[in-house]
Amino acid sequence: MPPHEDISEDVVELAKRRGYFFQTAQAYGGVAGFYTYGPQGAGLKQNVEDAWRDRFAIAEGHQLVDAPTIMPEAVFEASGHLDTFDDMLVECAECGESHRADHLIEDAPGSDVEDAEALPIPEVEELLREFEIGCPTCGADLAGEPVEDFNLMFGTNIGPGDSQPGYLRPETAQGIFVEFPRLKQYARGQLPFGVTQIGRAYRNEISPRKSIIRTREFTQAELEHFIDPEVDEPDLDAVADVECTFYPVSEQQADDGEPIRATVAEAVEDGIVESDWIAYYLGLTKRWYDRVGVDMDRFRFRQHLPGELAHYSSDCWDAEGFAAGDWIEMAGFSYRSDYDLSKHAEHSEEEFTVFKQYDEPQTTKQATVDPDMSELGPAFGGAAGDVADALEELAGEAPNRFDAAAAEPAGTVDVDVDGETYEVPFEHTGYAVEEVTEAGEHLRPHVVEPSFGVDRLLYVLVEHAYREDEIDGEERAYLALDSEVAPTTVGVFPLMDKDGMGERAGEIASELREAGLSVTYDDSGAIGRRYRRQDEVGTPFCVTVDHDSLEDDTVTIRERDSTEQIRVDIEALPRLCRDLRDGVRSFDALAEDAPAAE
RNA sequence: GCGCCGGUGGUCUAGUGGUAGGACAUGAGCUUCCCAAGCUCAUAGCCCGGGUUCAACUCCCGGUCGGCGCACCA
Repeated sequence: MPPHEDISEDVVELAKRRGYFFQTAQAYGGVAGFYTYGPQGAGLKQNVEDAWRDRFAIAEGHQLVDAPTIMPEAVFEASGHLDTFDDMLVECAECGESHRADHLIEDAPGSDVEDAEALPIPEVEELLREFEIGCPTCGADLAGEPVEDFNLMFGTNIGPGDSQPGYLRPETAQGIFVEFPRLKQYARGQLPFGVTQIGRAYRNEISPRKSIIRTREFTQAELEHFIDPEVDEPDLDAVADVECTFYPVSEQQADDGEPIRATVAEAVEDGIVESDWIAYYLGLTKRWYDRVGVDMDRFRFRQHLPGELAHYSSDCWDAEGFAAGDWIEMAGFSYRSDYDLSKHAEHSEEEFTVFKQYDEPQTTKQATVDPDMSELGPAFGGAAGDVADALEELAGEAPNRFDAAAAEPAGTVDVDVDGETYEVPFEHTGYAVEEVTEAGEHLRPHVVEPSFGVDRLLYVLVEHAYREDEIDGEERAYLALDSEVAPTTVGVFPLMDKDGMGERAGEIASELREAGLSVTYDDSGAIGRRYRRQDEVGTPFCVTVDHDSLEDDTVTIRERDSTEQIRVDIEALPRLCRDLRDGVRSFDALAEDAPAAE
C-alpha cells in the first residue's frame, strides 16, 4: 500500500456540492450504481473525452464510430457474454454467504467437471448434492440449496412483445467488432487500422461501490487496433523515452516485490512488457494521463496475474491510479489475438477477414475437377452431389489417384461417401491440372485493445487535483485541474458592481465566450469569496475589472494555484486566455514579463 | 446477495415520545473593497412504507440509499 491517505470523503462532498457528480434520482430515494454529472462534471467529462479523441483517434489516424447501446442477443451469444457474464450463485442457509456454484463443483474433491459454468442449473444443483459440497465459509451442507442465475447484462426486448431479446452492451467493443466487415471497407481493406468509440456501457453489478468508480452505467473510451500480426509493428520510437512505473507479475508475486521505473524502450528490451503493441500504447497512455492531470506519483501499470487473464488474452496490463484509498483500474490493455473476430465469424454469415495481397501473385499448379453431372446423376442418384464433393476433396488431397486412373483405359476413381464406395469413370470427373494464380490470402487480423474507463479517470482527476493550503491564514480547498480539461476556464468579476465596473466585466465575459472560452461571471459579495468559489470548482484563471480598468483598459488576471496576479490589456485577453488554456503560454512566464498587480 | 454501522435544510452537524437548533453555503439589502470580514432580512430539513402510541424525526418491523467487511468484478 502506498503512503497515500483516503481523501474520498472530502472529494465526494465537494463533487456533490460543487456540481461534479451526485447520486441519481435522490428525490425518489436514489438508485444504487447510477450517478449524474452536474454542470461542472459534465463539462469536465466532455473535455476529457475531447482530449482522448484528439489523442487516440485523431492524432493516431484512427476512425470513430458510434454504435447503439442495445444489441440483439445473437451478438452476445457470439461474443461469449451470454455465457461468461452468467454467474451461478448458491447461498448458504447457515451463514448467508454466497458462493459461485460452478467453482465449488470444479474444485470439489473427486470432481472431474471442468466447465461447470456451461451446465444447466438443475444439473449444477444435482452435482452439489452428489459431491456433498459444504459451504467454504461455515461448512454447512449446500445440498438442496437453490442455485440462482445472475447475469450481469441488462436485458430488454426489441420491439413489441418479447419475441426479440436484446441486451444493453456490457462493453462498447462489440459495437466495433460486429461492424468489422463494413469498417474494413472504410479502411479500404488495408491493415493496420484502428477504430475508436466513446460511449456508455451497462453492467448490472451485484454491488456497486465507491461513487462513480463502480457504477452500473458508465462510459468507456475504447480503441480496437486491427493488425496483421506477421508484419505490422508499432512506432515504438515515438514513445521509447517515456518513463513509466511497471508492476509486472514477477514483482507482484515476489515477497519484497516493488514496481519498476523504466522507459518504454527498456521495458521492451528487458522483457517486462512482452508485446510491442501493448508497450506502445502504455507509453502513449502514460504521456496522455500526465497531460490531462493524473498524478504520476499515484499511477502505475500493473500486469494481470495469470488468474486474472481472460482465456483469449496472452498479456494484459492495467493502468491504475491510486484514489479513494486503493488502486483503481482506469484502463486495460490487452492483446486479444483474433478471438473476437473469430467468434463473430463463427456465429455470423461474414468472414471477418481482410484480403492481403502478395507482393507477387503466386502461381501454383492445382488439381481441379469438373464432374459431369449428367453422367453422375443417373449413375448415383441422390448421392451424386456428395460424390462430386468427394471428388473435389480428393483432387486436392490425392491427385495421384486421378493420375493413376487416367493412365489406364477405363480407369475409375473410387470415392467413399457415407461408407459406400462409388466408382467414377475417369472421363466423368473432369479432372485437370491448372495453373492457378493467387493474388493474396484472406487474413483474420489480430486486435490490440486499449480500453479506458472515463468515469474512473474523472474520479482520479478530481481526487488528484484536490488540494488544501492556506492563504493569508485562511484555509483553502481547491482543485488544481489542468486548464485544458477544467470545466470552466475563466471567471470574470467586477471588483464591485458599481461605477460601470459590472458592465465592463459583463462585456469582457461576452467577448471571452465568443472566443470559445468557458466563462463564468460573478458579481456577488466580496472579491475574495468569489476567488475561493472558483478555486473550489477548479477554474484556473480569474479576470477582475477594477477602477484602473475603466481608465486604461487593463485588467488583472489571477492564477488559481499560486493566487498570483498580473495586469494585462483587455484587448489581449481572448487570445491570452485561449493560449493559457491550451498550454501554449504559461502563466509563470507571463508573470516574469508583465508587471505584477498589487 | 449476506453481516455490521448509519440516513436531520444545498453541505456538515446537534437533539428530543409532544414535529427541530447551529455552522457553512445560497438569495436580497447595507457597508467594505483584490483573496471566505461585518450587520439586517430571507430561502431551506427529520430517507420511504407499515406498526406501537392520544401523539413517532425519535421505539419496533420491512424497504431503500450510503459506508465498511465477505462474495462478485467477463
